[in-house]
Amino acid sequence: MSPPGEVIWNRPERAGRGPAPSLTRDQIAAAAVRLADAEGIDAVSMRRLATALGVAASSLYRYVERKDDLLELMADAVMGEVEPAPPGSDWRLAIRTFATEMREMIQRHPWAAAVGAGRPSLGPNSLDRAERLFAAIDATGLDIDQLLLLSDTVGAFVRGSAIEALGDEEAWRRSGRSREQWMEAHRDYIGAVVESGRYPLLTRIVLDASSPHDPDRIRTSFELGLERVLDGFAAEIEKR
Amino acid sequence: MSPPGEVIWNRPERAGRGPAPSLTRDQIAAAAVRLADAEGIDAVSMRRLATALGVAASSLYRYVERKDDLLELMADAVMGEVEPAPPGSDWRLAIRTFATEMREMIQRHPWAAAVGAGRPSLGPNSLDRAERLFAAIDATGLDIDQLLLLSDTVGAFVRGSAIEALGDEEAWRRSGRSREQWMEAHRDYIGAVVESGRYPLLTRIVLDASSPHDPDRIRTSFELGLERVLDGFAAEIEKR
DNA sequence: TCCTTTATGCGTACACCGTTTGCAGTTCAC
DNA sequence: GTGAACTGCAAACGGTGTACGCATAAAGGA
Repeated sequence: MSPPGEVIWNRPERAGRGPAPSLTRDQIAAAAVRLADAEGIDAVSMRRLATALGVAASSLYRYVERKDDLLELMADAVMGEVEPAPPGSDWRLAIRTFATEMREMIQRHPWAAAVGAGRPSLGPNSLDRAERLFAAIDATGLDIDQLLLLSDTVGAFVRGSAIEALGDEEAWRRSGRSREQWMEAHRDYIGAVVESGRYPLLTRIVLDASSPHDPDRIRTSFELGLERVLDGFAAEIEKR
Repeated sequence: MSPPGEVIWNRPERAGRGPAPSLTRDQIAAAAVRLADAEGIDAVSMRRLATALGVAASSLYRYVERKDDLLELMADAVMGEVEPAPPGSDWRLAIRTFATEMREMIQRHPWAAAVGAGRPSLGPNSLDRAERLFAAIDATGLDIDQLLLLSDTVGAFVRGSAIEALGDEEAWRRSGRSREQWMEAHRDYIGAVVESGRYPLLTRIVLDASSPHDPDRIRTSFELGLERVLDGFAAEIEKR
């Protein structure tokens, strides 16, 4: 194995010398993704993953230096699912495609939002998607600073939206209580907040929004918000 | 104590009957915040927090139903640090104040970004700040749907930026290795990525940006991006 | 060909984690 | 004054990430 303290992507999968490893990185990542999808990210422990793969827990450490490396593998694996826009697309279409693909990916793998947080994305799939996004923006003729600003801003919006979209769904999972109990407790509390009269606008929002947690409402809010963000850059771009 | 399965904010701090509790919620939250600031969120275990407070670990469960409730207390406590804009401020100023205050708060308490993720913010401080933000937007005359869209979009941008800003800083903390080792390993890897020639734009960014992780660069990127987001809504707002 | 080198896989152990339970002791309402 | 309600705590349970040492297997150089 390569010297310790290495970035995992810099480490050869197969060492030259000893017996052949019985697993591949892809197998490990895929099994971990399946486990996280089915039972939540907390279910992904080294022991449970090892069991799912039919090996001992300590064996996983031949493939991964720490659990954090495993999470990095997972994050990059699902990044491979986001379909790039056809090359040569209009900048708005390219960014829109990236953003919505990203959103849909996180919807399929809700844990990915939290796992990707506070971790530089350096895996091959992440780098590839980033490069494609840069290319689409570069085609507008923006200089490198503006390019970075646009991609950072869109990235922040997408990440932030994804995390807010997790919202209650993940909260009750963590709470360990039944969904029914959780919802009832929160309904009661929101009711008390509304009746306190101290939050008039919040009250209007709660009462107006027929179903504030309707996934469709969240999606359209994402799409509309994204268009506004793009609007904010359009002036700068279209004047060149 | 109130029936189990309750939202923590709906639970009275002091029960009527027995001996007086020796701690307050504020004391607990403050100690937890101090611990997280000093040693990272992972250092906030029920045992360590209890020790810091001079009580037994199991005693904390008299104040908090589960650790998740403790995190909720922490998230709301630091939310109390974000200073609201003076009432009657221009909408742009109000939103800008909220966003930068939020950003600075998260800079002081980096763990807050992750803790707030995927958790509805229902504590008194969070509700108060949300209400104030709504009020500032409401003053523009936007209808309730647009109001919600704007606040959601700004919220997503702020959250997302905060999380991206954590970036490497938290990554090496988690890695368990020395900062020097971590930085060197990553420098090597980035070098390899650049030299691969497969990522020309990423390469230009790496080479151009004199110090891509300069906190000042991150701050101005945040501020500029925010202005663009506000630009995106300005047309709609100013035409009324 | 053999033998040294270098891997792999695994059993075991360590220190810690969140949480539950039962019990002794304190305080308030009646 | 007495019983109900509450507090604080020690101990325990099942889980976690990870380090270590050993037997075994494959490859490279002699």
